[in-house]
Amino acid sequence: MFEQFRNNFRFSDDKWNDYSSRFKRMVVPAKTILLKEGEVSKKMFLVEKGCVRVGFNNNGTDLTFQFFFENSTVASLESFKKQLPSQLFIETIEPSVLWYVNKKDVDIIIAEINEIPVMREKFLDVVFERTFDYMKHFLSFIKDTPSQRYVNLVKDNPQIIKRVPQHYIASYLGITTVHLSRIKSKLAKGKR
Amino acid sequence: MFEQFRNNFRFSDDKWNDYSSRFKRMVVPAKTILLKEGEVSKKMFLVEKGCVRVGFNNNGTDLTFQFFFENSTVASLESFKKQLPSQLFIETIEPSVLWYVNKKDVDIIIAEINEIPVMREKFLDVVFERTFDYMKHFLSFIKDTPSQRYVNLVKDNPQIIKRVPQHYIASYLGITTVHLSRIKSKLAKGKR
DNA sequence: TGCATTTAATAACAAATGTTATCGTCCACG
DNA sequence: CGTGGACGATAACATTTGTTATTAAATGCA
Repeated sequence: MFEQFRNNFRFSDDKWNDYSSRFKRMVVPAKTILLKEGEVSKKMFLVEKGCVRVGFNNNGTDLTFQFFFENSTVASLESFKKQLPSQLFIETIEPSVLWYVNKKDVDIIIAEINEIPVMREKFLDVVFERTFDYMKHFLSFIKDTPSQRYVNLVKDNPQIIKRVPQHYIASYLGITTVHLSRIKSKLAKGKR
Repeated sequence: MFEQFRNNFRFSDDKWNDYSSRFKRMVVPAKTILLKEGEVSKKMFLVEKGCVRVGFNNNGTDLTFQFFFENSTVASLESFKKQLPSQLFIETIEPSVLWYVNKKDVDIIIAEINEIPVMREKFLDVVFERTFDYMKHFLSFIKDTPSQRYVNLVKDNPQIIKRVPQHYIASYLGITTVHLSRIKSKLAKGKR
């Protein structure tokens, strides 16, 4: 499971054993709530198998912010870092196998990583990379039409199209399910 | 000018003199291009006085991504960090007084800062804070209507409303100038 | 297997937003 | 100062997107 981390960071065996022992495995069905809106995030998750959705409730309507699949880490970032109530909820979409670490363990690991310049650099890169992702995702909202965003999604993130129910995708694209359905049928016509 | 940085990071006098000497002051008129689209970003800017706009060209139309005012640092972040061609351009909107630092000097300063745990922590906080800002800004696009976004902008960022030409604000909100104008007049009616 | 529930497509209509064009105002700059 | 260009408001019309309702298909589960 953690191979990529291990390879990426090249820990000593001791450190590796210490760190990996802090992760706990959990097997959960679909629609399991991992974090409620308003709750303070105490855990970070790692997806071994399955699919996780991050979203929020906007006076009654359920909106999706992000999806996560195998080998990604999930948390309500701001809540986790600052220990404030989360604006977002986290739930599984598919039956999933997850690993979680507690906030205090993450803090310990990060503190140690940060003492080693090369690893600190890698960690910073990860943080920046996520920032860049948000920027790009945001940019697509001011420059692309919903239809273009959908086409991009099909191209860049086919996982989402294949595995996520369409009504979640719709709010992720900032549109209604009806409109997404229209977009799809219009695209299908174009291809014929 | 750098008071907030100095207070924030509490450098020794020596360090302070070293760091601040790496910043160069420049006085420029409005509509000065600080970074062209496609160019690799070599400088980070600090706004002493004036207003800076970050945007990009979307097949012919000029779109705005962000605005920066006094006491903020501006760069095409991804280009600056990775030394890749920038997707974004940077230009002044008002006649401005800016300070700039070269990439290599920033790298030196950051490397030194990172050796000191407390400062490293502060630096990370800054990076995360910007990430959170992008997240929030993005969220407003999936949960709010253009009209609500405008109202929020008036409330949270009156600077932008007061100092930035309206057609820049429109693309920043993801709408056309005509639509923004309509929103304003509708809001004005509501108040009467 | 069968049934309840979830999910997706579609139609008809309403509202929001974009497009193009025109006009008046303002103000930066020669 | 005077004036050309930038800026903003508005109208008329086109297009996109949302809303509500209905139906069919797919799916999970007892």
